[in-house]
Amino acid sequence: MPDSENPVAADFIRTLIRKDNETNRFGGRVHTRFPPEPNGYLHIGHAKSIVLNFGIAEEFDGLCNLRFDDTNPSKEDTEYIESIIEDVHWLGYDWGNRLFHASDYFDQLYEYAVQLIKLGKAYVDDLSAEELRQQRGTLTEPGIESPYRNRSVSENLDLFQKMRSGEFPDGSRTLRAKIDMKSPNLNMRDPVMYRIKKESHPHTGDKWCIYPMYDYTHCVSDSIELITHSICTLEFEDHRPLYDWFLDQLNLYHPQQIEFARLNLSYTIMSKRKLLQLVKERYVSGWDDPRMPTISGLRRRGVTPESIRTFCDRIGVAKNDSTVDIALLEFCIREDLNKRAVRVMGVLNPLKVTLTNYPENQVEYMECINNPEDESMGTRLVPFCRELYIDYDDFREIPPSKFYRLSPGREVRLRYGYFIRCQEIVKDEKGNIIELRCTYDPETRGGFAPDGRKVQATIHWVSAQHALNAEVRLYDRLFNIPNPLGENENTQFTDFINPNSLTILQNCKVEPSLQSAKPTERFQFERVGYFCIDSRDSRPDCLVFNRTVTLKDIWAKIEASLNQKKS
RNA sequence: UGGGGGUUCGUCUAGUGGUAGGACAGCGGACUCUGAAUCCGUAUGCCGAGGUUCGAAUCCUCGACCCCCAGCCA
Repeated sequence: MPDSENPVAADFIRTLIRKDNETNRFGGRVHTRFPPEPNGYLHIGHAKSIVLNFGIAEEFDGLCNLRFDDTNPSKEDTEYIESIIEDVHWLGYDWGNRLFHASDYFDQLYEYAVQLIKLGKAYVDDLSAEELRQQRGTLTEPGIESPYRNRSVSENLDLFQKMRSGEFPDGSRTLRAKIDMKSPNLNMRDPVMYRIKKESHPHTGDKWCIYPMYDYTHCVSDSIELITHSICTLEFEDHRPLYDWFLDQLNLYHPQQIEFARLNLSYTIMSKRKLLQLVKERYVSGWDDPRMPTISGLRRRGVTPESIRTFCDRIGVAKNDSTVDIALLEFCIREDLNKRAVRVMGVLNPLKVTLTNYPENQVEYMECINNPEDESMGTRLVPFCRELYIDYDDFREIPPSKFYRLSPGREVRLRYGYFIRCQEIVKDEKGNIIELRCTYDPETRGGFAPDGRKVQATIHWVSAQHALNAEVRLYDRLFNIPNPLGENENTQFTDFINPNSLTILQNCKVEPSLQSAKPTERFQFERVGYFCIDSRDSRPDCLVFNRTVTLKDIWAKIEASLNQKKS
């Protein structure tokens, strides 16, 4: 489903593919793939790749496979496989019957390895990991050839067969490609193709005790699947000669590999290893903690798949290392939610308001618009009575300049309600404001003044008698600096976790229409932000809302600059 | 002091020899029963130095800076 509103992007990858189609290089075929390793949850950086690969397939009437790069059973898990499938589907993509695993090709890969041995292009090495590392050389010095490099084909065949049948302990031997220990490209210095790991595999069980390395597996898998354009990230650029070498030696079909820059986002991190650390060390509640940049975290936070796709389209694709401002993501989220979220009224920090001239037991039902951006979403009736709650933030005993909201003696409008004027402040013994006593103007029902008089502000409210109690979780950026990784050598990214990334409000009051709200449903709390029902913890008798993102807040800016002037 | 990539507004990104454009962020304004949304306006940029050319972000030369590679990880 390409964004029909947006013109088709003209990034360098699509330009290349168009050229390939013009020259009929792949017979007009376009076949991509998204190849995650199931060793963690998908994050928004993966979303960039997913949207790119599946998006290109759609645009060019091609296909996109989902393939698990599951060559290392020590790190991989079915929990991750399931989450990845769910996340890619949720983003809106489908791979038909083309769900593959690199492990589907283990037999074929083994045969190809035997073939390379027979060709004299691969050998069994008895060096330990440590010895191998020492002999690899450095960036500026060539490596040295292993003493086992020139074993005979028959000995290699025999040894490799014995590796497979489990006759050697883990780590004791490897199968290596015989290329060039002096190559300036370290990937070409006789890279390991197979290692011994007597571990059971999430997909192949106990069938294998040797597992192929990524570099060998990946290029052959792409070739087997007849991928036309293998789109990957920049760090694999100098692996390409190795992929070409394998495919050339085996005389196999060559996909075109194209590398692009991975996504970095300000105020968060994208490394799966570090995200795992946040989970394991309990900085967050799990992979789907709404502060996490994971797809599942964003989903639980209330972000829509459409806004993620729009975001991925807008950031573009190039080869520059780049860090996208998270404000762009937030913009895409607001833009989408503005069109689709039902407006409701919710009071986060309740301040009681009594309308002293309003009849004691009267209840009126005010008609409220569900979404001014979409008339078809209709209206609803919200109860109004003598005692209400408004937000603490909407009242100031001593209003600063440019503060338009309620203050002593001042008149404001209650949205869809009445004009009210603050007459009296009630305080407890400590001096905290606990109640406002106000009068309302019966002539202004619905919020309209027949005499045409204006108020400077309209504020939201809920009826005290009808309000639902709710817990609201205010989420903010996970880190308090744009680049938590790059501060300096003496700091860790965990030093910069935003202590205010989660604020839990227990005593919130929301309008009664929310009683029937279902998990993951999204709302705009007018004047406050976008919220969704938490999919894990919300219950009908105790609603839990997650703040997805705030509304743009001009007043907060003014206030911040006022405070800055003071100090 | 090896190899591979990269450098265009604050941030992403177009532009491939002919007026440097868009988006977000910023700033200013209009409108407003959400200080939202919407609308309008506006500042800011070709890594540097030479060269070729009527004309260079684009071509050439030299330089600077940034990223990736020394896992039996992917």
